[in-house]
Amino acid sequence: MHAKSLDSLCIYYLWRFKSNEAMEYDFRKIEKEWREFWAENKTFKAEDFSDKPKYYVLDMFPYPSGAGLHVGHPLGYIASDIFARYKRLQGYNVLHPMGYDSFGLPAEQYAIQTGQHPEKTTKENIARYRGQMDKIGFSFDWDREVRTSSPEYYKWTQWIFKQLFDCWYDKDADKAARIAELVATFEAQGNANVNAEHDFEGTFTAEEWKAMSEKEQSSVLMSYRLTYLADSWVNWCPALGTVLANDEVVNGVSERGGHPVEQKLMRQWSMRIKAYAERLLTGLETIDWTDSIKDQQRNWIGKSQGASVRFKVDFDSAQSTDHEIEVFTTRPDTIFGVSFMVLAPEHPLVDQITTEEFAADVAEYKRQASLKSERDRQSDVKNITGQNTGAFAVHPFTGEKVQIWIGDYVLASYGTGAVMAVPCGDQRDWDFAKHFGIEIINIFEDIDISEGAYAEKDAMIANSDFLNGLPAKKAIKTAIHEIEKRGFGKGKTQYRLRDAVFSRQRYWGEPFPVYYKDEVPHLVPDEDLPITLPEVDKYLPTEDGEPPLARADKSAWNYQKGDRMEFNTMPGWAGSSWYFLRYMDPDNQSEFVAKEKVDYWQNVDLYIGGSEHATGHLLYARFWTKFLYDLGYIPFEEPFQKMINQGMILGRSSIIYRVSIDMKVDEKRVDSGSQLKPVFVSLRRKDSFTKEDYIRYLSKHYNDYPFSTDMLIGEIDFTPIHVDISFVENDVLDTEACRHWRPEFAYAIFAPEDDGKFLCGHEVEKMSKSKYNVQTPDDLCDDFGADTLRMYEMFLGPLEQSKPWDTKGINGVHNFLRKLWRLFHDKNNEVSLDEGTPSKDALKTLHKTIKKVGDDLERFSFNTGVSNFMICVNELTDQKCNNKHILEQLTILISPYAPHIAEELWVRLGNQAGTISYAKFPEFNEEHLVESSHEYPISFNGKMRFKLEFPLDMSKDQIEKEVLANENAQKWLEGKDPKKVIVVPGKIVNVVI
RNA sequence: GCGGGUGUGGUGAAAUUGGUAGACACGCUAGACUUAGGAUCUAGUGCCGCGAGGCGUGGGGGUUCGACUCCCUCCACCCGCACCA
Repeated sequence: MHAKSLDSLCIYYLWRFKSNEAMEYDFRKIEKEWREFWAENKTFKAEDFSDKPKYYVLDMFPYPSGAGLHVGHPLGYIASDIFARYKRLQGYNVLHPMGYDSFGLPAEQYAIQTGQHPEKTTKENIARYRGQMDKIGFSFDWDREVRTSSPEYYKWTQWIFKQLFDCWYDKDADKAARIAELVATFEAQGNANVNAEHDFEGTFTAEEWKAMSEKEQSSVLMSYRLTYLADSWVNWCPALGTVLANDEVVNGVSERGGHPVEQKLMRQWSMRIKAYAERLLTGLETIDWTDSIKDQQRNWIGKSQGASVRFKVDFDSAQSTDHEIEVFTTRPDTIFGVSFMVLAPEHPLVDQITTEEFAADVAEYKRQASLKSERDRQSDVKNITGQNTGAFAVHPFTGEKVQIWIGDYVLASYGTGAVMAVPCGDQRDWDFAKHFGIEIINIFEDIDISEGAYAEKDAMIANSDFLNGLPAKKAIKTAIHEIEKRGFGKGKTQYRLRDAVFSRQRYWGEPFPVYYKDEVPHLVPDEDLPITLPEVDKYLPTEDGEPPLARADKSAWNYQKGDRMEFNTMPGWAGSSWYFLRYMDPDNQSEFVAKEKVDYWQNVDLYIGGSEHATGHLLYARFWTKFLYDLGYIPFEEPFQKMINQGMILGRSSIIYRVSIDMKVDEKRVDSGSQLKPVFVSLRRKDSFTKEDYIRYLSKHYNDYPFSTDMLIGEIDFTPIHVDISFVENDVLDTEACRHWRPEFAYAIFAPEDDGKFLCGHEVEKMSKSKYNVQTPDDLCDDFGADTLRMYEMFLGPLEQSKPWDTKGINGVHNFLRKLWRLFHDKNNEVSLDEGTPSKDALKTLHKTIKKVGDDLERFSFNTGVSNFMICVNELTDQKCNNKHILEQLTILISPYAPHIAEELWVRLGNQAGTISYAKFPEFNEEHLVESSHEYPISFNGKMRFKLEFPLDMSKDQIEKEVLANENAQKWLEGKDPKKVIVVPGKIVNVVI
């Protein structure tokens, strides 16, 4: 419109005014008014206690980044909002909150670059997010908003940390218990009979315990606490200056930024999540998540069952004696197939058992292995390396001596860092044995292992003493039984899940409620929480490599006991592991959540978010939930009962094609083709575009220069170039806008289609700034309205599927809402309703829609819901229906999807403002759909040929007779007798010829 | 390699228990009303064929009166895991 003259503007508005177009469905006015109404009246405030049943709908809360929301973010929020509104209509007391996961790296990186406090940028970003979300008309109860970075919130994150510190895992009771209980046990009987998840080595008596100093006792207890300080191998990312959790490292580089990660031994806080491995696994069976996410978690936890077996190191061969190598195996049934042992190069026994003869080689191998990064070791799988130690182990059953090797295919960090090698049953062992010429013993009956190992569990065991003739499954049990009986091992379950590192060397995160006295950590008492973030001069590590918090003066902290505070901060997942609980009671000053409130609200009924948090947030939140359950603070063990993972919305980039060909021209004029005005060719002309065409276009724009095809060298090629999608509509490029966009297009020559339009190609890819394909919801809200955006995002396809964003269809949805509006209004945009009895047809349309839309909501099929509304409005328009009863019901039905227009129409129908959100969801009455006859599709050999209408109460025989008598049927029978006629009453007739 | 998912017109898709494949929408074609349009209405639009008709849900096979739907097998793409003993 900006390009139009003043004159034309006047005519434009005159026309709009005259035709009343401007007054029709004025979404800008309607949506603004209703949003204000909802905010003022707190329409969506959830009551903490109610006679109504509760329903908790939660979205994964966003990290408020500087880029704002793009159209992919609201997809899940819209779906959950529709569902929340639906549940309100069904009479539920709905908890539907929103907040911000506002601690995190990007704000801190920005702070480092600009010196601005991350709190400032975080607040600005939150304001932007809030503004964007408000535009879409979500029914959030904003009074419950939480921000993980606010001290009122992280006070309780710190408090939960303290509870974890104050607990240990009692394996007998299979739950967390207070440390005081453990101390009492130690005082009474030492640690010998304590069955705990721990990493304390050795035993002590009650007397020995009592004799320990406070520092010694503290150190022992650390090995039992559910969060503990320990020197552990961590993923250190030098570029980010911090450690990362396993789930934050992907293929050996950091998930954020892709920086290299190395292993480093550091004193860090860790979470003893291992204690919950089994419950995290079994709990999956009680929740309604996708198999994909459950499998990812199962995989991450990595349970394997088998036996741990101790092999004695042979007395004569080893340098020192009395050593045992403990291995874990899932196939104890193959123990007679062991022909060597392999230790990880880092295994602590390596140096002690290596013979003099091999010492130099072993040292060299270890050195080389240590140089390889985790990543190299992972990618270099095919290259078989290893080194004999010269030592031998004694086979516990046969007493035979087997060689002990080291090899980097054995991981120090899994199991015991040592394996018993069974080359006949394990391909890696087989490869290793072949490569180094070690004996391969076959212990399977009638199995050929000359070409490779046999890893299946369906063979009979042979050559194995007491296991002979047993199938694998039985043999495993028998072997474990025998191993335990003879006392050199026992059945064991091993988990791949590691304890989670909980310290980050960053500024913008929760401070620990911990201070140190003589390097012994102490907890800050509850009454002094929260420990707030101190001010620092820079957000960088100190010169000594201490975390940024070490820059803070003692006086800058709001707590000053001991020698110093903890300088690390908590990781991003700390705050997000329990935020769903705080929404229930966001302002509570004395508890993280009141017991009565969590007893009422219980866990999240429906959780919607991306699947990318499968092994991070979703696992940690389950862990903390189980822990809080163990302590009796909350009444459930799983935080998120049902989860839906929305698909990613991909961008649709627009691409134009630049002619690329070398050209020889007069040096005075231009040196090469690249300095000529670029020529862009419309999509459909691309394939037929010739050198002559190119020359023609050039000549037209350089009147005075004699171009000819002789100057062209080689063949014409096209370079695809991304253009900003804001200049493109329905793949047609606004070439003038494009010229003004960037200098390189200013003098471009565009070769359009025959109709003068310039068509772009397109590419479906992730939305990104550099591809000029980012769509923000803001523009669409302004242009079409929030209701259109909401319905369109749903209309795009199934929620779980990832799909390209394409605004082409948005007009269709917008027009649908206009059509809906017209049902209620006459030509002058006055409300016009028939208050009489609805027609049979209208009732049928309505109830068909009630049924379908209701079913669609129940199975989260939001896209078909929109289609059904369209069908309904199309039918009612055809029927010229403006019946008040029908339209009122339809308005309620559509209100979860398009709440603004529904509110407006609701009032126009004569109802009280704001009451539609708590109206009653229309009840389906089958009576209106009852038909007396059915139009039967008549098929021949399964192919539908024509239709015939018969009464529904007509008998099968009668229908068969009628069908065969029909002249149309005679044609298809071609005079033959049908072999069989299938009549399915109310469905179909199939004639078999 | 293992696990999960997807595959249907020019496009996004629908088909809920095996029963009319392509609803709904975009786009496109023709027309009406208009004539500076993000408007409305009518008709058409899976492919091949003038037509009768034939073909058609990634490919091949099977079960069935009847298969997008169930079974076997192969292929392509996406996601996750990957020396886990």
